[in-house]
Amino acid sequence: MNTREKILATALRLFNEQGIDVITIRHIAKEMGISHSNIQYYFPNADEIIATIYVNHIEELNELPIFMADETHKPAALKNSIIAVLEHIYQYRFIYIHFVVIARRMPELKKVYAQRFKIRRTQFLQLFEDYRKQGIVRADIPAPVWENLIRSLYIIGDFWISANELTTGLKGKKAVTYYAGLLQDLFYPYLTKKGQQWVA
Amino acid sequence: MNTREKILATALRLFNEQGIDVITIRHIAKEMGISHSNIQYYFPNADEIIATIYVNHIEELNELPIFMADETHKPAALKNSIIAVLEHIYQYRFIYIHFVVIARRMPELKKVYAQRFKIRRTQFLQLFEDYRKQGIVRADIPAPVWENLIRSLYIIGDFWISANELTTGLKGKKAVTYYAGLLQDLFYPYLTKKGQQWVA
DNA sequence: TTTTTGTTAGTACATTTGTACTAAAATAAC
DNA sequence: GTTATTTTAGTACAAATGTACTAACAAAAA
Repeated sequence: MNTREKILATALRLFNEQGIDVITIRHIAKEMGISHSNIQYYFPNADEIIATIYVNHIEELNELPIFMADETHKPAALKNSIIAVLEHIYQYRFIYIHFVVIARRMPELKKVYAQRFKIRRTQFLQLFEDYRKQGIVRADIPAPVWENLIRSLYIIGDFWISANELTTGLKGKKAVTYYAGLLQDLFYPYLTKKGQQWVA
Repeated sequence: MNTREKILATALRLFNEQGIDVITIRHIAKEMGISHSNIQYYFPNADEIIATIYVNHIEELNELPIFMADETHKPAALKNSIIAVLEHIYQYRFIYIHFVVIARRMPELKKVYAQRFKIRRTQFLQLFEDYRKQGIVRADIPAPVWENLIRSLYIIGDFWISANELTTGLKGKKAVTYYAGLLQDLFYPYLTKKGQQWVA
């Protein structure tokens, strides 16, 4: 691991542990045992580090296999798919805690976020459509309710990290499992009887 | 309005507009046209201002009439009840954007939050129970799903402000109306046919 | 080897911020 | 009217931070 990668790794750890509001380039340098000028050589300021980590994270998320609702997939695959995403989010949890502040300081990152949302929205709608055809979810749900469900899923997906710190305070795998269950239960009332057996 | 109240009002406005990470006591003083020492006379530091505003907000929320599901209530009353809460949240939106950072800096505020959650959780469960007795919501929903629904409602209730800034970017009343609709739609798949007619 | 390029450290400086302290001004109490 | 008390302003200072600049050192190229 070269210096640049070490900086990113150390910054990620410190941001996750203490937050971007208290960690400066000098803190990262001290933690690494190098000079702050050395970090400055790779990143002009802390925001550049944050932006780099953010883009890395989004790229990792986009590289995850897309879950499709074809017949070969078992419900366990859906849950594992959710867990995989939440695990990545947990690794980069500082982003989600400081989401708005980061987006305010670097508006260009909002585009990356919006782009991902747009793609994922279509994928979700497709997934629901496939489930409906298979009789797994109800056919009597109006389209706007599906739309709003996606929005709700996204809000919880983006802010379960913050909610966890404010209330339950679960760590690591336990947090991921708990909130994966929360997301899964959001689907429950949409399931048909067949769908309930399918996920059981 | 005395000086203390003016400080709180100005601080609230600046925090909402620009965030607690950029607004200092000196900014507030300059905006008010008074000396920063004068603010210091009432509040030793900015965190004390934030804590005061936070407690005021929670007290206002707790003073709102509790929505009960007795027969006299129309569904419009439920929606108005949601809107009233979201309007208060919007007025104090900086709190929700910096929720985790505030809670980290002032852990004692977490207790105020946790206390409110506990009370509200019981009220929600009671509400669902009443609705079930009236045949408005389904009787075949397992208890843990109701529990998780409350958690989800809370996450959305606490972070719709942040989600809005990241994506939709709605302002004022429009934001409140949109996210009130989002919350309401979360209930949709739980409704019986009777319940659907009731809210229609 | 010499030269060039890339990497790291050290220093310096202006700015901001929290905080303390003193004094002036305004208001209330006597 | 004089004395306290409260309120406001001004100043000062240490600590932290972003940023710029220079020099030393290491590695690669010539």
